[in-house]
Amino acid sequence: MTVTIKDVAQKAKVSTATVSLVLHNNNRIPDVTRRKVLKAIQDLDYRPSRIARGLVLRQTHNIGFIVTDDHFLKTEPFYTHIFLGTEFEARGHKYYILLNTIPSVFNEQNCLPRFVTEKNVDGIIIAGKVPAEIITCLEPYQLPLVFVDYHPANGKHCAVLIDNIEGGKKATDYLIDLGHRRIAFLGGDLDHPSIRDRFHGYKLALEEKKIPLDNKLIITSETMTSREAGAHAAVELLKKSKNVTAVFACNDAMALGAIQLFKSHGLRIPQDISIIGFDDVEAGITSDPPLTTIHVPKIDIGAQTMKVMVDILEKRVKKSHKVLISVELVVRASTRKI
Amino acid sequence: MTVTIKDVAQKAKVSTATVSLVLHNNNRIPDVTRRKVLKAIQDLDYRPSRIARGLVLRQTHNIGFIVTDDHFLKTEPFYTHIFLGTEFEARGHKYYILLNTIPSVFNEQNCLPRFVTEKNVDGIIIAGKVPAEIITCLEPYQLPLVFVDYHPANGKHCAVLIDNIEGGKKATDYLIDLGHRRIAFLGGDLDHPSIRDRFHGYKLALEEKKIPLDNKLIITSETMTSREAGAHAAVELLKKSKNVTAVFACNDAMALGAIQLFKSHGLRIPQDISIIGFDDVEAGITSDPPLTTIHVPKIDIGAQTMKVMVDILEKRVKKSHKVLISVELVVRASTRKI
DNA sequence: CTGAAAGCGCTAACAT
DNA sequence: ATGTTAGCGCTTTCAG
Repeated sequence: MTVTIKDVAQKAKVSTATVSLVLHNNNRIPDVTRRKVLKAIQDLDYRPSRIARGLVLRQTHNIGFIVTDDHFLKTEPFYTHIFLGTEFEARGHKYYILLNTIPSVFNEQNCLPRFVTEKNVDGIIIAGKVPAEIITCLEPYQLPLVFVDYHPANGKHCAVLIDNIEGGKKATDYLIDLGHRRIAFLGGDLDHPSIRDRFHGYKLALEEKKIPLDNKLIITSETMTSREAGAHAAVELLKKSKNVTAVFACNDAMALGAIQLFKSHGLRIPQDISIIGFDDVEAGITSDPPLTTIHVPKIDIGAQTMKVMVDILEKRVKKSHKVLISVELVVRASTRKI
Repeated sequence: MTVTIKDVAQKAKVSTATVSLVLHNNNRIPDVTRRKVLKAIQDLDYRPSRIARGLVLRQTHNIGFIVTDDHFLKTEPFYTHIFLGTEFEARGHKYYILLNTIPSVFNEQNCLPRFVTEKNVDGIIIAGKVPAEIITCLEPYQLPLVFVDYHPANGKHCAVLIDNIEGGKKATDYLIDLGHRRIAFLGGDLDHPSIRDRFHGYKLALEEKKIPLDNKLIITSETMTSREAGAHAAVELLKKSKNVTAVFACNDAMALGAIQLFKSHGLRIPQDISIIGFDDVEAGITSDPPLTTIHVPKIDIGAQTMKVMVDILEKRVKKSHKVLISVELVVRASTRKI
């Protein structure tokens, strides 16, 4: 059978309490005893059981990670990378991550992941936009929450956020610097704070350069931000406006979809139309042409998020702490000077 | 505080044993009692604690997922998708997955993931090639193991495997059907069973069509199977052999790397050279040209793997059970008839 | 400085 | 049919 603290105690001829004490070397156990115990531990290759310890300490060393299923699947692997980032960071802090996707529309039935009802996590990371109701459902459990790439309107929660306004502005600035004036914005779901902020950055840049906003250049009727939505938005744009020279798509998926559609209409990228995305997703590297975009450090964001969580758990908290992640322009081949 | 089984018992005026019994409705508790208990449970919104239950039942309802860090990071998100597949399937079976990457070279120090030493998993899924030593380290823990996309030479473990031979053959057959005769193979790490099998499929196809094997067309000197390795293998190929018309790269990453390199040498794909990959990775959809490849159903593979694990855990085992996943040709634009 | 013992929340004999 | 009780492996007062 598996070796327990009792076995160690017996072998070292001390009580289990003593073993436990040296394990958490808070108390100054005399060196002789400590050495005896340590030796027994080593000889037996004893490892404390996380489960048993969890029961008495009421902590699991698990962190829940919640994301809606469509975010995790239908779009580019953006949240997957954030997840991986939390995972890597977690390892260094002796935590494990429990992933749980939830439906993107609220569902009374199985509103909450099992890991919360079963008290199997010490805290929860919420990635991307989630139904507001779930946050309400979560409330009574008193678990530390940290949001990433989204946070609910009342700003009272911890969150690590991308600087989407800066990103939107950088993208648009770059297009303007390239000489473009008729710059379209392809977006979807303006309820989403990220999209809204990217759009805001776009408007800021135009305003700063005194370029008037033109509604014909702004397509925000999509509800998704998928590749398909990008293609669809692109046809809308082509219908509404003839003389676009550049487009800023609110994310790479839409940019890629738009590129595909433009090409199928005989437009060359970037000769006929420049296009810039946002996120810096893998597919943008090998697309034709490779996509100019705003790089978002996804792994790093995940790591930061986990760090905030650990800070909370270990009471080094600044309550409702926020972290803003800044983003960089990555120039590839889908944009050109005119 | 959190509501426990005692609270329920008290409220229903029964003992905790009775509550536990109705919870696992094995015994036929009279309906009156059962209803009383159920009502108390509902009123109190009681949920059993996984931790406490785990302690007595000696099961965690966690499954460990081990993969080497370079598999998980440096290559295309192949194992990420397999991981996701296990995750989705796990949810349906009330399990959670604990992910743990390990170094790809054996490391005496922290040989084993914490989740095994701390007894925090009921079984382990091992994805991709791992150092043989880790399997030895794992042995004493007596945990059910299931391998996915790799398995150690002695065939005594459960495994779900891709039909790489079939895939390699399908890829090569297709190239041959297109009229190609001088077909190169770009590979790396022939120690890896998957690569070896794909190569085997390649040879099988040639043999069947009586096309002699030409060593000048076979590049297997790479140790990695990354995009960079693909580019590097491509220059080797160009050095060794002038009149190649098609290449079968052992995976998409290498194919994509090779394409990039060929293009930089002024070769057009597929006009000058046809290329086919293996895996069907996202980036292949938007690459230039979109990549013809062998589709591997990654999510599904993950799900199958988890199913095998559950079968083992619930004793519906066929010991050392194997599952072979078959693969399909996906024709896109990187190959042409000659 | 160390050991005895209570208890974390739950399950499963064993009694009644 | 239901309750009593002894653990599961660990931590932590509280005595000694």
